[in-house]
Amino acid sequence: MPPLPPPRAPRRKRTTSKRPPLTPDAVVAAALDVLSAPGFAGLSMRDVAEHLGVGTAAVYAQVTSKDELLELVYDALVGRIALPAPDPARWRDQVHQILGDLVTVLAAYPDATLAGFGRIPTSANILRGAECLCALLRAGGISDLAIALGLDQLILHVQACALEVSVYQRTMSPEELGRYLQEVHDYYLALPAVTYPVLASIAPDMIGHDAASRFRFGIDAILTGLAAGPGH
Amino acid sequence: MPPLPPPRAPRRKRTTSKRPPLTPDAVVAAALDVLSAPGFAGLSMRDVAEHLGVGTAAVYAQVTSKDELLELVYDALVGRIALPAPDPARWRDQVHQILGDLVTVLAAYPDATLAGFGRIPTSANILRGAECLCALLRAGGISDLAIALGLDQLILHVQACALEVSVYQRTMSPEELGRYLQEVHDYYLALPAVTYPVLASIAPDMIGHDAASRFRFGIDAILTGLAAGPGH
DNA sequence: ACCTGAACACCGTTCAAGT
DNA sequence: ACCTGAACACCGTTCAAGT
Repeated sequence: MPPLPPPRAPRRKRTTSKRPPLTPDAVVAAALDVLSAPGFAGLSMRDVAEHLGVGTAAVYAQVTSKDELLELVYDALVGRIALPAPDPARWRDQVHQILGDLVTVLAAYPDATLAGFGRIPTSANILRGAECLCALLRAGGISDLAIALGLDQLILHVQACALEVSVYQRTMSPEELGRYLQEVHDYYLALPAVTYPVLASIAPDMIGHDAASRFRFGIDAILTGLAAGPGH
Repeated sequence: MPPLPPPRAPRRKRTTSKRPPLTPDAVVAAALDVLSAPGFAGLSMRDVAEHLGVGTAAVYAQVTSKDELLELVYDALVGRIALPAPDPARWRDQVHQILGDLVTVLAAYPDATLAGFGRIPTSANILRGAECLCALLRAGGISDLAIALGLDQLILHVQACALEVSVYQRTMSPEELGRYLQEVHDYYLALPAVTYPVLASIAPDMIGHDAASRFRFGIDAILTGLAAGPGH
């Protein structure tokens, strides 16, 4: 027979009381936690469930598949990046800022980045981001047709760069990366000029540009091309 | 007691004679076969082994990991694309040709495409392809520095487009894709102009451009940007 | 209604043991 | 030397059954 609680003593809620029901947002938050864990290698639905203290099947009551979860994660990630008010005088820098932030965020979550391919965004955060980017391009004098065609290409490019950076970050330390790049550079320098004349001759120009500055250069090239308009 | 073979009768080689030893090339060929099978969804080392009629562990005697195998597959795929002799009068079309072929090939093998991120190529076919591409860019009057910085960006862009196309190809039929794009277009057209003024206003410009023409536009933009040189 | 346990049909990779 | 069998430690997803 359990003792009755003393009169007027505050009755603690049973900590084993029914947990609040799961929600898709809670699942997304758990996925972000799991993906941010140091040394992670790919999201697993089981890990998400464990993080929530719940059976795996319970997760499937909130999201229909891992792929859908990763799409939601992608949207949440875009929600983290700051969207500036377009300033025609600084539009180009603003584009670099916003896309640079996007690369940084996506590079930390390659699984989510992968889920972004082949899906045209309709979720709130991504739409807001796209609107901002379009406004910046228009502020830069780029034609509506070039924006309509180029928006997609710009995002694809960002995603590709994010995947590239993510591989570097996951598979090697900054020192290892430096050594690797040095090795590759030496290899290109030593290429036989008979079979690879151009490749060998541009090798000296390859050194000294990190991923960030090559990315900046790539985005700049696309922006210049968009400004030139469709039909070269 | 088995009967002796009749005198002078040709002795058939036992069909169960020792198979020729496995080679990395044989493994790559098997991987390409498996990946080309209709309705495939991701390469598995077990499938490769089965295709070779061999235990799974035997594959690991030829390639150290699935990732290495996919890198070899990538190189083999690049070996399939035709490399034109650079003609300064047609360099731009030649670049479109070669990169268009690359997208087509890679889109059919997304697993291999993924293995291309974060790895600077040193294999024969890819080096040959890179040399050709560099020669074309130089024939187009693009500076060595812009080539050194832009080559990487161009390839990343191609890989991103290939991934995009691969998702469309794998998850829907051409008719389904058409319907999907129509739906998305309608969705963008109906976007509230208060929150998404630019996005809503460019929606009409979004229709009527398939992945191939958007890709061509993107590559064109990059080429124009590279020709403008580094430092916008 | 919401969740658990357990299963189904897979993975990449390794390793002792065979021939 | 080259390969097999079998295991280890995982996956995404489903579904009957519990509360």
